Amino acid sequence: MTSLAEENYLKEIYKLHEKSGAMVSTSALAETLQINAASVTDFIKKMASKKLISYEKSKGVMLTEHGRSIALNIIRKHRLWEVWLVNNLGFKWDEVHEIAEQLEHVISDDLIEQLDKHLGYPKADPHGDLIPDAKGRFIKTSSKLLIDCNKGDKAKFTGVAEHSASFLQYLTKSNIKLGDELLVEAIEEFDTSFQVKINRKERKLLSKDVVKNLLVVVL
Amino acid sequence: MTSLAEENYLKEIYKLHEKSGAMVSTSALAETLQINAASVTDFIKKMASKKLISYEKSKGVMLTEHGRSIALNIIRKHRLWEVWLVNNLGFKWDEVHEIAEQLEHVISDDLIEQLDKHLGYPKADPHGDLIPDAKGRFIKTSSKLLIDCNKGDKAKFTGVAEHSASFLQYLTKSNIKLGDELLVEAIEEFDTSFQVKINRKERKLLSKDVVKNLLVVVL
DNA sequence: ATACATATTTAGGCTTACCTAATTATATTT
DNA sequence: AAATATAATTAGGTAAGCCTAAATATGTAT
Repeated sequence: MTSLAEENYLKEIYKLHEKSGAMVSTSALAETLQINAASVTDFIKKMASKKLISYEKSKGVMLTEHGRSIALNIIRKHRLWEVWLVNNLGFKWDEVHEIAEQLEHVISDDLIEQLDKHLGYPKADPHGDLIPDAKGRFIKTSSKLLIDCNKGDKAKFTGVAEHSASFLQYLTKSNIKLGDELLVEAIEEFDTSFQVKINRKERKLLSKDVVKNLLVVVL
Repeated sequence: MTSLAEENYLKEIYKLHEKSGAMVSTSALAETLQINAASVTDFIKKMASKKLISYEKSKGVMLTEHGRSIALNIIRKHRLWEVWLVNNLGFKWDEVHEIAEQLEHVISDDLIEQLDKHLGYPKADPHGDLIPDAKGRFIKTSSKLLIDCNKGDKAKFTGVAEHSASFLQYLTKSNIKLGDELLVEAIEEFDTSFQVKINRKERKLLSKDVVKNLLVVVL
């Protein structure tokens, strides 16, 4: 029904829209998909004619309800597989993305339901990204970036806003894990670096590039 | 490196060769792959030029060592995924084939090694088909068809020679499972039906179509 | 050996999903 | 407002993997 290419376009359109809140441009899509912009224009016209997206020439694309529901299903599968890879197969959180990129396209509703059950109906993947249910619904949370916290705030680390292996490996190396309690002891105005106390024990200095990519829930 | 289509051709060539012991014909391949014979001719020429198979015009194809090793790797993955689907996700042995057909093409040596470990290095899949190791080696066994056994033989049911869902469901319904002990009490010459005693308890009549598809190891 | 049937190959075409180069829109600077 | 830069589209083309119809082998029966 939906081709591999279409699934990937839908997923990336969804993610780009989440980030910007706006229509998704041809060039942005071309960049993340690593596909020539001319090819993208071509392809989105076909997707629009299939009502997977709405397309305004030279302005960009948005998902239709139908396209959005397919996108969320792919994202659901991707994140469930990531949970399995980390929790059951022993992979590290920086090792699972590419494998999940393949597994997410396996088609079987039964399989996904059984996998979800097998994993204990997880609400988030190993990076803290929320897992939509079979109908595309997310649980609500109130997370924000650590960089938007104030001195004195106590917060729980719940997710990352940057998924590169190098960032994930930096966190691992620094012994910062999902669920950790972060107390903002000081903020250096000059470079926006944060001094935080982790789990009431270790004190660490985190650069702006780090704190702008940590999602937390203020306690 | 190897495309999805190539992987499927290699796998089916391997399986057809296992059955017949001879070169694999264009039409046999076309039949199992559900692809037009003309397309098959076309494709096998390309595969031959890539040294995946050897091709004798109008006579058929055989796997090269390279092609064989890829085929065995796909079969290994297929069977490991089937074990996982049955043992860990709760699927029935007649439900896993199509899902495994998709999963077998996921590419990650790490994933397969971890999966193998996670499953406890199984030697056979849920249908009793042997799982080759990462180098394409099988353990040796001495199984034969129940139909080739004699009256009085006691044997262990170790695999099926027919994988259709209807045959598997027939066995399930008849409460005949891998590992069961089968004692051949009588063979009816007229229709080659077998009267067997299962696990020293239940007595059952099995038709020729059944006994010719049960693999056993004589005890 | 000839005729017939079946299997295989050749020739020409199609769709999907990409590409490059050239053109046209849109946005930004002067 | 004009000039320039950037983004998007159009036009034409390619490779993979399939198709149908026609031609040619191969195998079998008379």
